[in-house]
Amino acid sequence: MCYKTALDKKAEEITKQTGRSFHIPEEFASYKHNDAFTKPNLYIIPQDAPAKIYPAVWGLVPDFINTADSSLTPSEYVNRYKTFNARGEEFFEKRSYKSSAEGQRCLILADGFYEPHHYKGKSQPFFCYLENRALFAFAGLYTKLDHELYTTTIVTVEANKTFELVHNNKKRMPLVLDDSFQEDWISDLNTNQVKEIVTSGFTNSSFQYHPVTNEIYKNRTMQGDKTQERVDAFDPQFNQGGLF
DNA sequence: CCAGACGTTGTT
DNA sequence: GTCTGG
DNA sequence: CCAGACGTTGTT
DNA sequence: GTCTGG
Repeated sequence: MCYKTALDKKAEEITKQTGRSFHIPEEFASYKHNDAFTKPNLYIIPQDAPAKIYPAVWGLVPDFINTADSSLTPSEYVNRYKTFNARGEEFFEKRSYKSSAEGQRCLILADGFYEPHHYKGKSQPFFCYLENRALFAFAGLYTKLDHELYTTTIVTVEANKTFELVHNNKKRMPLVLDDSFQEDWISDLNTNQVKEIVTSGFTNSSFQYHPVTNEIYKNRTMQGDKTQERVDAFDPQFNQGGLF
């Protein structure tokens, strides 16, 4: 993935911790399980309006698609190209991401995400979160279409030691920014400075994780506590004495 | 040069 | 709009 | 980018 | 080897 995320916090708490209020307070609803294929909103702090938190459709639509002569509508574009994640190593070379990487970066607020763990030909989702379910920020890119309609994508990088155990197939992970890099990410930077954060900006806080129900694979809009509750792991390495 | 693409990783 | 593929 | 071309003119 | 065509 990262194609599933969580932001299970009250608006007041998010405002208190980020120092930002919601641009459309009545629109925000917290969620425990948010699947990219349902094209939900994520909540972002964009570089061009960093004083507030805005809803942004998950699935980045480049500016050049939002024009009269484009052969694709924004919706068709996302369905076809699945721009839910942008590879940090390559986004400056990708037509869909280049201009966003250069000047339309954002923080994407979350307090959890899901990664698939493969064992004996099966996949089981693992819920990943910080100690005390702390709020964090993914590095993101965005575009702004008409009328403050934002679209966004989560930056991914090669998995670290922790996440290559969890996401043992593709060995990727979302770029969770260390607190010390959050404001930098949404400030004016040159290409090398952006690449430096992609390379070394991953959080120093340690992630926790545990297996959760496979029902979230069948039901993409599933909500409720069950989406995050620990279940038995298919892979016995994750069942020994509740180490995880 | 021009036509066509423009993306990443899921999950059965 | 800009890059890639043929 | 790669595959394929890569040339000129008479003459019965 | 280098240019052209697609």
